[in-house]
Amino acid sequence: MHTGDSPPPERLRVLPSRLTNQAALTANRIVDHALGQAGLRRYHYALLATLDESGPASQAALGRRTGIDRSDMVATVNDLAERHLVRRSPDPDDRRRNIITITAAGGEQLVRLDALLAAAQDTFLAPLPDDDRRQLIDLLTRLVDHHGDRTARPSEGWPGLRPGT
Amino acid sequence: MHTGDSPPPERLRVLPSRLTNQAALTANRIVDHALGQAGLRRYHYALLATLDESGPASQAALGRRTGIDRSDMVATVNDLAERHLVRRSPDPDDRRRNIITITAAGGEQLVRLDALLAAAQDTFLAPLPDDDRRQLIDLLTRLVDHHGDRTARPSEGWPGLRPGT
DNA sequence: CTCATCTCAGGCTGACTGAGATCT
DNA sequence: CAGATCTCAGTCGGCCTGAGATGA
Repeated sequence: MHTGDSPPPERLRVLPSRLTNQAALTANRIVDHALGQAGLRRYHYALLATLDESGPASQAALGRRTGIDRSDMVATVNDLAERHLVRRSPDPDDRRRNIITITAAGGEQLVRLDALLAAAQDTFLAPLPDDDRRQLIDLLTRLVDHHGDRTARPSEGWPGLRPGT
Repeated sequence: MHTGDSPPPERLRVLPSRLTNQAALTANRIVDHALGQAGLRRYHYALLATLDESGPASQAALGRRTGIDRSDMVATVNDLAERHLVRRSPDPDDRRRNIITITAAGGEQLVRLDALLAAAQDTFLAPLPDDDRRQLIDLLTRLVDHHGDRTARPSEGWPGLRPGT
């Protein structure tokens, strides 16, 4: 397990996509561990936080806001409804829709999750002073915003170098 | 599809772990698409690049260098061996080991992969000028190095806030 | 009719674990 | 004996698709 030996080759070590991925792996491990202490996962937090901040909404709308797929949204709402952290009720104005509402218990749980998550962020960013943390957030935000639509298809006008180039 | 509406709530939007993860998703999508043009994936590239840079090695050593799990390493070597991009031969000095060697065809394929990958990095980092790219690489490197051991267990001295805190 | 919404039933990949056989 | 190496079998979560039922 001591992976201290044999560092990865330079080509991999400085590859931005790989660095980003490694950092994300670390971040996810830390966050999962933190949220796990409350028996929940990232999807659950994203949903609760979105409900708390933007108010009740349909599953489709929540999916758009959180980036959670419609299919996983069903399961996530199921999970949270079972634990009585959210309520699922039909929309009287549009009977296709479920209105998802955060419950009081959900709100309380969210306070705990926020604390767990804040500690996790701090663990993740431990080696960086505040200035650098801001820098990182800024850079990543610009990247994410630029590649905006997560469902963008890699079809039109995308680089990539054809086999015969 | 048009995910342009309903931005994610602020709490999620600026959460470093989530930003990192979103950026990694984007990066992986771009890289997968690029390597896919050669019919290979990230693990394959990591293995070939490591072999090219550090020379023949056992699967365990390669696993340590690339961060690929022992189990996935078996499959990755199988894939590449089938395509004759690497060779698997027993180590005469330690009969538990397989020595993995990159073939001439593997070396040629790697040249192509490097080109595909360079284009992918550029697509990923498109919104950032060179200075910012360096900044980003620096920051991520510090994060990744700090959390060094990918197999580090979240057991010892780890923050996380107990249920009763 | 078209379109949106919710749901179910899956697929696929990457990360990971357990366990057994073999060897040092 | 302990410990490393390779392999197989299988879990799990995240991301994604297709298709059906209902309703706007």
